[in-house]
This record gives sequence, C-alpha cells and structure tokens, in this order.
Amino acid sequence: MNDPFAIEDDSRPSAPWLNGLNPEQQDAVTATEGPVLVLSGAGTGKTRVLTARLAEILNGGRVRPWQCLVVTFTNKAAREMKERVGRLVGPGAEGLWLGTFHSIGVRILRRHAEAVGLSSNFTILDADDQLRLLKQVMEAEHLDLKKTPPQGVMAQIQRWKDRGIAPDKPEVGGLDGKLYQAYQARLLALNACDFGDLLLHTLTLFLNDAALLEQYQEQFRYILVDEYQDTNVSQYLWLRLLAQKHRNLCCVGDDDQSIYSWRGAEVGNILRFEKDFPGARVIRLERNYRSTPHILACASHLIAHNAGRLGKTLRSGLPPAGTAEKVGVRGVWDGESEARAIVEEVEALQRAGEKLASVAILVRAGFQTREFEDRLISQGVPYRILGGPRFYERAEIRDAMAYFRLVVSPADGLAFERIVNLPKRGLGEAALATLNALAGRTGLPLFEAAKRLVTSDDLKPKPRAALAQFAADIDRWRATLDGMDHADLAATILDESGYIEMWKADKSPEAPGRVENLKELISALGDFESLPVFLEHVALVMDNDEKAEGDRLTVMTLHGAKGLEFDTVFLPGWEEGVFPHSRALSEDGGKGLEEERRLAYVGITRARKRARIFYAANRRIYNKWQDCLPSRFIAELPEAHIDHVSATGYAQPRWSAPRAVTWTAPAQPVAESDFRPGERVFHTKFGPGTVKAVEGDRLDIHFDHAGPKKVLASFVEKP
DNA sequence: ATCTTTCTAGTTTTT
DNA sequence: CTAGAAAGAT
Repeated sequence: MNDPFAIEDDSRPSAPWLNGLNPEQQDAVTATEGPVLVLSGAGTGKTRVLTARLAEILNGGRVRPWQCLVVTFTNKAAREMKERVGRLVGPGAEGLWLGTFHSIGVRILRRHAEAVGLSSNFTILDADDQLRLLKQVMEAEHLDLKKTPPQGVMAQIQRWKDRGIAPDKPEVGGLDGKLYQAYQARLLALNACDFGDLLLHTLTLFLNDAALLEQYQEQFRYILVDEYQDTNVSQYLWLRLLAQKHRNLCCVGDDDQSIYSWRGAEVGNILRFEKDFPGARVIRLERNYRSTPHILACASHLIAHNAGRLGKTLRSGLPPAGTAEKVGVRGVWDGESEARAIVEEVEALQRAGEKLASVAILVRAGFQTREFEDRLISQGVPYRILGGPRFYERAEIRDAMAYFRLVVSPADGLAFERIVNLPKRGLGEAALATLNALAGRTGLPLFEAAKRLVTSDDLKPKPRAALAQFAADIDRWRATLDGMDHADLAATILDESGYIEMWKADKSPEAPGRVENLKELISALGDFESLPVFLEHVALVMDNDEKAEGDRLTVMTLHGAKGLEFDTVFLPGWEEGVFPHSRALSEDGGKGLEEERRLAYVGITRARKRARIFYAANRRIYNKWQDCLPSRFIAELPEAHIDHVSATGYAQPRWSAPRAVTWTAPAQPVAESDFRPGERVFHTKFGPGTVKAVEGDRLDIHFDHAGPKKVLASFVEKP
C-alpha cells in the first residue's frame, strides 16, 4: 500500500514507521495523547496505522511495552499484529500486552480468580460444553427441553453476558433469569468459565476492587483497540474502566463494516465514542488503496442507503488506471447456471494468467457453497472451502481433548461425562444416574465419585468392572504426565482407551478422515511444551492454522471474508430472501436490513480489480423451486459503474478481459412492455399460463399447472 | 444398552 | 430434502 501522494515528514527523520503514510494516516499515528477514534474505511491501511502508532508510542521511550495494551478480536489479527510490531520495533516490543479481549481477560482473571469465586486453574468451556451444562441445569429443574429450547435460554444468557449484566443484577428476571443464575452457580461449582465470563468476571473484579482497578488503570497508559465496531457492551465497559485514568485510548474501526450485531456487537459503541470521551479526536481514513474507482463507487453508493452512519466517503488513493472494469451484474436462470457461469469465468481468468489464489467466491450462507463445490470438482478447478466445522470443534477432536482434560484435571466433570462411555463400555443411563446421585450427595467430582462407587455393590458387576477399568486407566495415564513426552502420552491414551480403534473399526465414509484428524491432533501437540499448555491454547484459539498450500480458489461466507482482499471477487445469490436474508428482513426496525447492506459493502470492498455480482431467477430451497427477485441491493448500485447483463437484455454485454467468456441468456430476450394482462405465455419451468398483472418487469402469471406465480418477464416467452 | 424410527427445523459464528 | 436429535423397540 504505497501512497504516491504521501507527504514525507522531514521533521521526523528518525521515525521510519511514518514513511509512506498519507497525512491522515500520519495524524492517526502521531496523535498518541488523549482519546482518538480512527474511522478507517475498507482498504485504507488500518493495520498499518495501528502498527505504526504502536511503534511511535514505544519508540518515543516514554513507556515500557507492558504499559501498552493492544486488543484485537481474532487470534489471527493478534498474531499478525505481533509479527508486524516485532518487525517494526524489534525487541523493544517485548512484554507488550497484545491479544484478543478474551485472552487478555483470561490473563487478568487467572491472577485474581479467587476474588470471583474461582481458582486460578479454572477451565474454559466451549459452546458445546456450555449447552450440555445448561441442559443439565434445566433437567434438574424438571423443564421440558422441547417446550423451552436450551439454545434459546443460552442465547438470552449470552445476551446478558454480552451486555455486562451479571446474574445478580435486577435486569435478570423470569425463567431465563433463574436459569442464568443456576447455570452460573454450576459453572462456579465446576471451577469453569464460558467465553462471556472471561470478560464479565474481569468486569466484576474491577468493579468490586477499586484498588485493583486502579493498579491496572495505572499500568495501561496506552490502549489500542482494533475492529472497534465489533465490541459488545461488556467489552466497551471493560475498555472504559481501564482507560479512565490516562485516557489514551485509541479505537480503530469502521461502522460500515459492523456485521456481528447478532453476536452482541454494538455499533452504538462506535457511534457514541465522542460523547463518552469528550474532547476525543476523530480521524477519518478515506483513501482506499485497494479497489478500482468503479468498485469504490459501487460500495459507497450502496452503503449510502444506510441511515445512522458516521459518514465516510471512500476515495481512490491509487494512481488512475484507464483499463478498470465496471462491476459486473449478471442475471442467470438458476443456481446451477450461476455456478456454471462463475466457474467458467474463473477458468477464463486462469487462462488469462490470473492466480486462483487471487480469486474468491463469497456467499451469504454456508449452504450456497455446495453448488460451487460440485461444479469446481467436475471442472477440476482447485479450491478450498473455508468456514466448515473448525478443527477443534470436530467431535473426534473434542472427544480426544476430553480424555486429555480428564487426565490433566480429574475434577473436569463435563470431560468425564463426554467420554466415560466412549468407546462403548456398557455404561448407560442407569449406571450414570447412580453415579450422578452419589456425586450429588457427596459433592465429589464425578471422577472421584466413580472411584468410590466401584468399591460398593451399587452397580451391577459388568458396569462396575468397566467403570473401575476406566478410572484406573485415567489414573495410570496421569501418573505418567511428568515423566512421559506429552505427545507420546496423548497417543498412548487414544490407543489404550480404544478410542482410535473405535474409529478405525467404523465403516462409515467419514471415519478414515476422523482417524487422520486424530493423528494431526497428536502431531499438533508436539508444538506445545505440555498438555496443560496445549489445552489452554485450544480453549482460546479454536482455529487451526490454515495451511494455504497451492494455488487454489477460495469459497467462503461474506462474514469470513472480512479483513481479506482478492483481485477478483464473485458475489453470487443476490436475490431477495437470500441476500438480504429473509430472516434478517423480518428483524425489527430495518436494523437487520442495514446489517445485510453492510455485509454487501464488505463483500464488494474485498475486490481489488474485479467484482461480479450474480442473481438467479429461480432457486431450489429445501428441494422446492422458488422464483426469486433480484436483490434490492442491485438497484442501489450506481448505473454508471456497473455493467448489467441479464436475460432481459437491456444492458449491453461489455465483457472486458479475459475475453474467452461468453454470456448465454437463458431465455429469449423480450421487452417488458410486450406483455398485457390476459395474454397467453409460456415459461420454460412452469409451462403455459395467463398473464394476470404486469408490474415493471415482474409478471403475475396464473400457470395452467403450477398455479399463480410472480416471475420475471425475461423468463417468459410468447407461445 | 443399543439400535431404529420419528420428528423437526433449516443465517451469519472473530472468542 | 436431509441431518441431527429425541423417543420407542428389542
């Protein structure tokens, strides 16, 4: 991202991190004192500014690295930042507090766990464990899990936690509130935290202990926050507390790229920054160094339809290039022809010498990847699909991890329950009920209770022997924790427990893959110093470093694409109901629609050179054919910057390089005015019918066999 | 205790 | 339609 228009600041020759920055960027880097909000549009060099700012602060020699706190949202962002800061500042960055909100939260919480009723070796539960725990709580309350779905209750609990509301607050009420309290009590009893707790507990800690808060406030003289538009209330409160003393808080974000409100993110945090931090400076980064002017114009025009923005206008910071293509908008017949058309274009790009790694297909929802995968396979185009179940979320990995967890911490009841009968040991409901009763009566962890239970005659001989064997195995493995190499131990556990054998014997098609994953898990373990260190890492960093090997096309969701960029981006499925998604449309007050529009904005701005939008006239959803209307977002694009070719033929195909692509209109182009109510027509899918009403290019047709439907005029022919 | 049938829901998912 | 979960059958 070199800026040809950058003004070199000669007065600071000793600040190489300012080299090549434009004036706004320099401003954002050097305004180190006081609250600063950096509104950073897509492709405006945000990460660079953040790193340079850090270099500015650290190299000024005013502070030690451990007095700086840098918070990111993803582990990936934290990793990248660490790397870049290391390169820019070198050993001067040693000791910096840099990490995700959650990892920083854990770090603080482990030091002061007792103050919130935990001990410092607490376990961190993932979504799966959380839900199982809540189910147990609800079953204990004799609730009908069908009438009150645990997922719904969990969502409410999560919402409270996201908003920084502890279970004892007055806002917490109703059945959900009661369950929240019970769930939280269970977590404490298990010495466990869920993700929300990592922030909520830290918040409680600070609020209950003014001296401790003061200590951290004093320590963090400079605070930097990335992706500020994605913070939830709890994170916001956390930041506000910590920044109160020195007020050197710099938040970087883009309200137009806030796409996680359904996960608790509050755009409001960014919108009200100036009110919360009086005297805050707001710096706008609007020079985009990524996309062509056509792409920028489309993105800006589209996002301008949202109300309640802070307002930014992206301008190109790139030297003008006369050859830029307009943003392509293509109407196709159905999902299959959409996949065919896109893959054809991909192949043409490939022939023209483009790298597949610089091309992406960005879909709204996961199910859309399927038709592309089919087509890419049949055409032999190398691809990777991102966003499936993540490595550490796979059942076999979680099972194996449960074994490790139980060996490391015998009190981990959730791990115990998960694997006690896996592989099958003949320990069913009856045996577990007996065990649970004992654990409940004595207050012992399940594993301890199991050891006691097998000394009695409360179980039948068979399950009793099985349970005794299981407990003995776990204890035996634990005994070797210190002496044995941890990767070897892990392999031994999976072998001797019969777990890996279970999958090897499994005849289902996915079983071999699971065995492979388990082997990968063992080898990944080698990179860590011990089993406990590995478990902590996995709990916080759920992703497995994607090895982006070979030249492959990427297929992923729009959400997954945030922060990435590609030369060419294909955006399929721009139809009402798909994108914007119907469920987002039914949300209150247009909020959902605006977020969908931001998602569209994110999608378009991923493209450097080429963006292609597709919409289909028909789509099969749950095996039912539905006719679709083009997304309203298409109408919101500026005509001068798009090149719209649809079956209606009202736009000229201006297919710029690569040339090899031919556009085939699925039906005979017919001018829309040609149809009159009462006229007989023929539709390739629905057969013959009679026009009932004409609405622009949409026709209400009563089909002889298929009944009444709304279809586009372009897909209808005169008989 | 485990296998089999029946039912239901079905966006996005940084930690 | 179809995957996953829960209830019923053996």
